[in-house]
Amino acid sequence: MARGKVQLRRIENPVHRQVTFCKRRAGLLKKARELSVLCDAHIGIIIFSAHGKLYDLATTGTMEELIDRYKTASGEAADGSGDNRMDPKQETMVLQQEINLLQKGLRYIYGNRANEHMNVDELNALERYLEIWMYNIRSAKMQIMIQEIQALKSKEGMLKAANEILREKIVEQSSLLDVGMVVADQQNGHFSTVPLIEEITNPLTILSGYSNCRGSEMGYSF
Amino acid sequence: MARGKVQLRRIENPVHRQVTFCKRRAGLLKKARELSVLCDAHIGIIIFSAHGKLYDLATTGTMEELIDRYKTASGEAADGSGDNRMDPKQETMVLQQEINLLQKGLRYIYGNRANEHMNVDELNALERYLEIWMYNIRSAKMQIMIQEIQALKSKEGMLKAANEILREKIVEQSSLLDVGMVVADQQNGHFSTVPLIEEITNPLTILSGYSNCRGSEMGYSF
DNA sequence: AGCTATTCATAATT
DNA sequence: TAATTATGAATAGCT
Repeated sequence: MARGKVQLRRIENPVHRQVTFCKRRAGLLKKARELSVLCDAHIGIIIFSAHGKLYDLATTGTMEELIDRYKTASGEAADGSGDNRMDPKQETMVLQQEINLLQKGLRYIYGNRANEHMNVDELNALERYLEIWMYNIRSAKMQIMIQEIQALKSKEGMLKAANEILREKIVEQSSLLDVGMVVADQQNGHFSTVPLIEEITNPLTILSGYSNCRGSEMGYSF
Repeated sequence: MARGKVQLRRIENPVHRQVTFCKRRAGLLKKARELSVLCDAHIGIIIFSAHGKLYDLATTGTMEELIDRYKTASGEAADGSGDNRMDPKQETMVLQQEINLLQKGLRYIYGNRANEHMNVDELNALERYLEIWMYNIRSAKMQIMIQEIQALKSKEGMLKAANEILREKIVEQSSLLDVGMVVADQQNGHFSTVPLIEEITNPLTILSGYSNCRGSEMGYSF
C-alpha cells in the first residue's frame, strides 16, 4: 500500500505485524459494514488473531443467526452436490433461493428482527411461491385421499366377495339343515336371514360425492 | 472512491448495486486473505447477498472449524455476560421446526428426494402455515400500498395548496394589470383565467375505487 | 467485462 | 500510542 509495495507474506517483525493487524482488521470490518449497507448483504466475520483473540462482526442480527443460516445454506448445497439428477446445481440454487426467501419471510412475519425488510416485489415473489405450493399440497393431499379411497374400494370388493362366499356357505348349511325353507326363499330372490353386504358398504363409495365435499367437515381442507 | 465520493447508504439502482456487490465482495475477501497471511490471523467470512446467495471464505481449515472455535470462544464470554433475550431458544426452536417443515415440503414438491414422504397431517400443517403466511403477506402488501396511497394523497394536498397560492398570485397580477375586469369576475365568484385545481386533482383520489381494483391490472395481486 | 480518474487504506515515519 | 503523509490499492462511473 503506502510507501512501499506490500509483500504477500507473513510480517516477521512482531511489532509491525501487530500494528498491521490492528489497522487492517479495522479496515476489513469497515469494508464489510460498507458492503452490507451499500448492497443489502448480510455479513458475518470471525477473526482469530495469531494469539487466539477473537474479533467478530455480524452486520445483521447475531452471529449465531448467520451461522445457522450458513449451516442451512451450505448443508443444503452439499446435499445437492451429491444428487443424481440432471443439473443438480441449478436445481439446488433455485431451491436455496426459495428457502432463503421463505426464511426471510418467516423472520419477517414473526417480527423477530426489526431490520428485516421485504419490498412489494419480494412479497409478490413469496406469494407466488406459496400459491404454487398450496396448489401442489392440495394436489398431493388429493392424490393421497384418492389412493385411500381406491384402497377402501378394493377392500370393499374383497369384503363383498368374502361375504358372498360366506353367504353361500350359510345357504349351503341352511339347505342341509332345512332344505325346504331356504329353497323357497331362493326362488323369491330374497335371503331374510343374511342381509346383502351392498347395503352396508354403499356409504363407503364417497368418490362420487368427493368434489362436493367441504373439506373442513371431514378434517381436510381443499 | 473513484469518480465520486461514495454515500454510505443502500445503492438504489439494482444494477449498480449488483456490480458494486461483486466488486466489493471480491475486494473484501482479498483483504481478508491478505490480513490472514500478513498477520497469522484465522478468518472466516460469511456473506449472504440480498437475494440470499451464500459466499464464504475460511482462511484456515474449514468454516465449520472456525465456527466451532467461535462458539467456544464467544460462548465462554457470553456465559459470563448473560443473554439479553427472554427465551431465544424456544423461539429459535419453533422457527427451526417451521423451516424444517418448509424445507421438507420444498424437497417433497420438487421431487428431489424419492425418500421424502409427507403424510396428510404434515401436509395439513404445512397448508395452515402457508395460509397464515399468505394472509400476512397480503396484509403487508396492503399496508405498503396504503402507505403509498397516503403519501400520494399528502402530495396531492401539498400540490393543491401550492396551486391555490399560485392561483391567488395570478389573480393578484391580473388585478394589477386590469383592475376593472377581474373585480367584475370576482363578484360573480368565478375566475375565468385560472381554472380551479380541484378539477385536475380529482382523479388522484383513488382510495375510494381501491377495493374494486383488480390487482393484476396494477402489477399487484390480492 | 475493461478502463481511468479519484478516493481510500495504510506502511513508514514522526 | 497516536498522528501524519506519501503511495499503492480499490473502485465508481463509463464504455
